[in-house]
Amino acid sequence: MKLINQLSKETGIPIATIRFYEKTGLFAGKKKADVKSNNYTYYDDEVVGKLDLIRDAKSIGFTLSEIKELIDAWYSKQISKEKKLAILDSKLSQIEEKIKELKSVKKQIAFFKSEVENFDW
Amino acid sequence: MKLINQLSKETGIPIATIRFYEKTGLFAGKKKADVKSNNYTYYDDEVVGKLDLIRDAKSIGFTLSEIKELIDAWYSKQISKEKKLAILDSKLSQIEEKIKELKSVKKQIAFFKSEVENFDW
DNA sequence: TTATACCATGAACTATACTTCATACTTTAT
DNA sequence: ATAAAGTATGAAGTATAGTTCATGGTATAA
Repeated sequence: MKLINQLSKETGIPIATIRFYEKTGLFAGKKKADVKSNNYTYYDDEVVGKLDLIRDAKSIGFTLSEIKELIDAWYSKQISKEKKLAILDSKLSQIEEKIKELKSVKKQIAFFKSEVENFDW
Repeated sequence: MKLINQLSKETGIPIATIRFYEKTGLFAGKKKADVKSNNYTYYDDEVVGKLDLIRDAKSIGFTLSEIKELIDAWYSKQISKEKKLAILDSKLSQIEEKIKELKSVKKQIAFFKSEVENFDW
């Protein structure tokens, strides 16, 4: 169980961003009931996993709201197996679609490139 | 040479968005000097091509500023061949990188899925 | 014990990418 | 001729995803 500073260092995500994500509902730290002198929040390794997932999913263009679905599909105990699988399948389709679009734009840029190389004098 | 309404219909991009893109400097329509009674802007087919490129590039997560570079690399007459090729190569690398990230997240989600399928009872 | 570092909270601020609104003028169809 | 549709411009508003700031309390090391 780590404090926010250590969590930030482990994940490379700024403290303010972690706080923002937590407020957004992507995960939750815990208050230690036995600690009376302060109000500090503690985070376990599951939160590290969630932050890693957030970083990866963001890098491929998922919104925080889409990432929240993904996190719920993987970590939530309130969601049925069927629902989880449906969410995961939908995310996989989104990724397939993105890969297709990327390949298509890649082709277009490669075409631009060959045109610039061959006909731009 | 078409007016903004027709351009919007041809590309499927809302008029307000086209205006926003034009203001952002992604392309420019032309005023007809011989038309004295109004101030209407006219757009040619090159603008249609640019709007198509904007739509495609946006869909794969390029920012408008990145898309502007791309448009310049393809359409600008002010930019040297070498510079254009460098920009296009850099965009191709970005796309390769995105494809890799997508495949990596895809694997991760497939793992989640198999775990949910097999161990979630 | 006191300076430095760390934590919490709320509010304001920023950037990107639009969208909506208000106003006013122009064109077109009836 | 006049109502409906189209165009231009500027300003304000919205959504997402943060970042920065102010304030105040807590922990720790010299």
